[in-house]
Amino acid sequence: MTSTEPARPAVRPTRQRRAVTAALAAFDDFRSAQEIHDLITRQGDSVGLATVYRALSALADSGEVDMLRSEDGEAIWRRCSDTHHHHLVCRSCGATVEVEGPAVERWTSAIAGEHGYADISHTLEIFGTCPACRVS
Amino acid sequence: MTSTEPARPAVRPTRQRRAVTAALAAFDDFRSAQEIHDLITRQGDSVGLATVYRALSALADSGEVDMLRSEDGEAIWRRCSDTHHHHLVCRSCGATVEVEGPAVERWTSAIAGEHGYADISHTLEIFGTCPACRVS
DNA sequence: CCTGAGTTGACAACGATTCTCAACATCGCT
DNA sequence: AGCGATGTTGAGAATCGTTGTCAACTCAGG
Repeated sequence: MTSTEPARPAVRPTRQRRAVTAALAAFDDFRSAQEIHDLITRQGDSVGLATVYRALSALADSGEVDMLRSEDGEAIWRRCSDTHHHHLVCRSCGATVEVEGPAVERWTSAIAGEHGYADISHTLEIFGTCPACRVS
Repeated sequence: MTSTEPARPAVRPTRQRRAVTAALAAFDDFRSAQEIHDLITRQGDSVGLATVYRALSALADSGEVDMLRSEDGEAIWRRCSDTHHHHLVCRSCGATVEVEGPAVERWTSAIAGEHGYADISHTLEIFGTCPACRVS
């Protein structure tokens, strides 16, 4: 503890990063980087796709957004609350419900510990058809 | 019911498909299509990469292999027992433990039902560092 | 041996993501 | 405000996993 400095991340609040954050705020469900980029473009802003990826990764690292993989492996993103949780995603319309599962958390670390695995992370996503899409 | 024929899938047990099955049998953990293809090649057999993908997809459809996504979105495959289960995968060496979680199954369908979602599927994978890799 | 349907392989095509690198924007300081 | 150091950006090329294309091929069985 040589000082109280939080290692100065030197992350700058640029126009681009703000645009990405704003776009995320406009969505309630998980979106691909491309969709987010499209929204930004449609709103008149101009931000490079690569920059969108960079911003999203940074936000994911800092825990401000969730990134998960759709069933076909594409990365999809969504702003999130800061607590750990999982998602119930509608396969057809993308509607998302955030769910918490203390039981699952406990179960995964128990299982992992049982087998001597350390430094655990886990993914748990539920896909289904939501009531609205069900009536078709 | 015009007959008892099971819709004759007409899937032929070719040399290539046998090679893929054999390669899968040689692994205990999840491997990418490319690794599987490499193994086949190294064993002297010659099978096109596209064919490996086709065979793996077919096997996955028929439930003979598990396909899941590694943390970076790549598809990885492994032969599997026929019961539904999840995996505890070592991030560094790929060692896999198959785990069952009746509690989790129950939890996911409960959650889904609670929100009116139907036709549920879920993914739950645990990543960590196994004891062997831990000692480094 | 002939024929038809499933299969294959080489390679092009694709799509998501990352890399490259020169031009640019900010920050901290004076 | 002016400066220099350093993080950031954009356009496009480059990667890389995966899928599509299509002519050649392989079986099964008549």
